[in-house]
Amino acid sequence: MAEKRKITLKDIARDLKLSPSTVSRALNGYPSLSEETIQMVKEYAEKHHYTPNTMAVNFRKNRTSILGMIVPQIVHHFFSTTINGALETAKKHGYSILLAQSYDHLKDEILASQYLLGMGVDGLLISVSNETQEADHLQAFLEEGKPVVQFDKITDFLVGPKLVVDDFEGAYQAVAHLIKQGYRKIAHLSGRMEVKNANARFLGYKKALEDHGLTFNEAWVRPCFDISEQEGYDFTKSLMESPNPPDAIFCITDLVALGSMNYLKSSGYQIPTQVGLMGFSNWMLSDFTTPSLSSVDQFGYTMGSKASEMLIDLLKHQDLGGNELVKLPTELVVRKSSVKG
Amino acid sequence: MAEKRKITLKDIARDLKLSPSTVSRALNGYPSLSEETIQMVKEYAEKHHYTPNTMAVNFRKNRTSILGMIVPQIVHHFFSTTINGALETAKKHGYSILLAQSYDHLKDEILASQYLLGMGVDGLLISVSNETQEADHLQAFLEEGKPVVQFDKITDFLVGPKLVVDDFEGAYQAVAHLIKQGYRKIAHLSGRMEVKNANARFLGYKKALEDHGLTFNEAWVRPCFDISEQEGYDFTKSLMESPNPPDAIFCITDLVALGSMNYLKSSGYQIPTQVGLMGFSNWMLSDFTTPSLSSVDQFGYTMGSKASEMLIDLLKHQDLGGNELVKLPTELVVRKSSVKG
DNA sequence: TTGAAAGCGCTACCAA
DNA sequence: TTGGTAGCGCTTTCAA
Repeated sequence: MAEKRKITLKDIARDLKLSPSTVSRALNGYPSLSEETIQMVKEYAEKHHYTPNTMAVNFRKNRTSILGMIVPQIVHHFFSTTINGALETAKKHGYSILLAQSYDHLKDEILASQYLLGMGVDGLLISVSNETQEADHLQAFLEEGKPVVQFDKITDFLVGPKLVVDDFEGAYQAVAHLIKQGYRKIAHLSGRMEVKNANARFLGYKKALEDHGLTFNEAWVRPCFDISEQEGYDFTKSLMESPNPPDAIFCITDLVALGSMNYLKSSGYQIPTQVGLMGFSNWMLSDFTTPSLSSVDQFGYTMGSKASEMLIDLLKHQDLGGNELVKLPTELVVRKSSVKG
Repeated sequence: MAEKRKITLKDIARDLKLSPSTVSRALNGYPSLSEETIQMVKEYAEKHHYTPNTMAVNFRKNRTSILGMIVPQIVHHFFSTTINGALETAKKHGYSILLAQSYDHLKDEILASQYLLGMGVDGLLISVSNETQEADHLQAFLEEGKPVVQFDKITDFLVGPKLVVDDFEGAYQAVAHLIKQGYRKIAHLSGRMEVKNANARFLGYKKALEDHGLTFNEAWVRPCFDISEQEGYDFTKSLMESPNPPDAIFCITDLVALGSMNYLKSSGYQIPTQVGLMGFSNWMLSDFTTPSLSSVDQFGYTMGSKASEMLIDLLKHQDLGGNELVKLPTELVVRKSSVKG
């Protein structure tokens, strides 16, 4: 491994007959230096391809300019979109991002947190797992003076800024749209009620029914545990085979809606004429199903970007942040599965 | 920001009336230390929640235990899968991964490389952009003694280990399958011929035709530039409207196949009876289209995991690696779009 | 406007 | 088996 030794500040200082401090100041744009010296140093550095030793700078300044980011699953399209947004914004401010996954398990989330903390990240972006009902592992960041910004899936067990889409409003609009299309018996494949955004979507669903004079029917709400395609299939089957089947289904996510769609199609139901269908998340793939799936866009890129911006802002101000909750708007994306025609 | 000062090696040494070196050795499991001392130090460290200062260790050892990883697009399912694999394997060996994207542009790839190099990564995992026809920016890593492992999309402009799926064989099998299903006029929406894996898929397509006694028809090959859905749509339209339309289409990726499928369906062609369709990549979504899309699985997780393993291995042996090319097998995934029935 | 020098926390070399 | 200590490259305080 040839590894030619890189030039250091001291080398420059020696060659230019200056002190290391002067060279450092010249390179970092300090005032109170003669224009002449600055020019000379900069030219020399340029010419000899000087790059500061990041590890030394980090060590000295006691920061890494690295943000940690924990999501349930990278491969989920929504999360890869948030990662994309976070990455771009971080880069713009000179930060990079170290990723970790929780697989929606608290155990893995704790491991990931400890890992990132150990790696010396300056702060954390996290979308908590479905199981997260305590936050000691996140509190550890705060105790080291490292801010934590939560996004999308949040927990109140940790004090800190939180960023979500307006799940209530998004669900409300989705269900209101179904009602406007003439559906009257609207079921909801929900998530776990203790998960905040799942709960908000459920409440938005319920409120939309009430506001439009429809009665809420407990039997039409089926909570998914894993938020899986299989659950979408199974619960839809059970709903449609019940004595009083719904004429539309609002699903907690597009994945669940796909399972639902599969059951409906394979059992000969016409979508959207016999049964209306609506997802949430607006996966890329919702455009390609037959019929195409109406959904609610969560603007993952914006959310990731915004979260990263909030974290960097806290870092700049040496602040851990308060309990502020930022809600981003959603957008109803109407496709064929919910338009009776 | 409360930031209670963390305990250091020196603190332990002072309190235990030992020297810092002894404490360091005890904690890092050096031999030639009395069991007693080791116990005492470990207990004390445990009790006072000592964690080594990563930045200091990195600085001292002149390494970060961080791998850089550059992919064209995180949000592409295949790449998020490779990231997942790389991440898990890296973690297992005590490495983390810093991500960057090239958006398939050389310009961005160069920026990303410089960025990661500046961040002090120990090595690089990269799937190069479609535009990469030189590799000075990657050579820079080698010059600093940092190994570079290429995966999936590779370039010969850089010496170093390369990991690909057997694109030739995957394409060959896909086309052979179409032929076995009775299709005789098989078109290919290819990629840019200067991109290695696109070229290999094209050659596999061609060889399969020849081996089965079908004549290769130049007019049935349409190279996509962006590998986009739109191109799939447009080229399929142009193929089907040509004097001698194909009866099956093998697409360079699933995304292109989706565009193709959209055109075929909207123009009233029956898939698979009138026209057979085959993708490549096996996106999650291929299962959900109507008809479901046959494809070739690339085992992204395995590839990411393997690439990361190769890189870490080089790091362990202080080696930059040679020009070895590892080919991973693909798997034909037969769904409805290619089975006449 | 510039220099001298301490020191961040850790590791590893040389001694004992 | 343990200690002493130099030094990684940089920033920053204090002094000139």
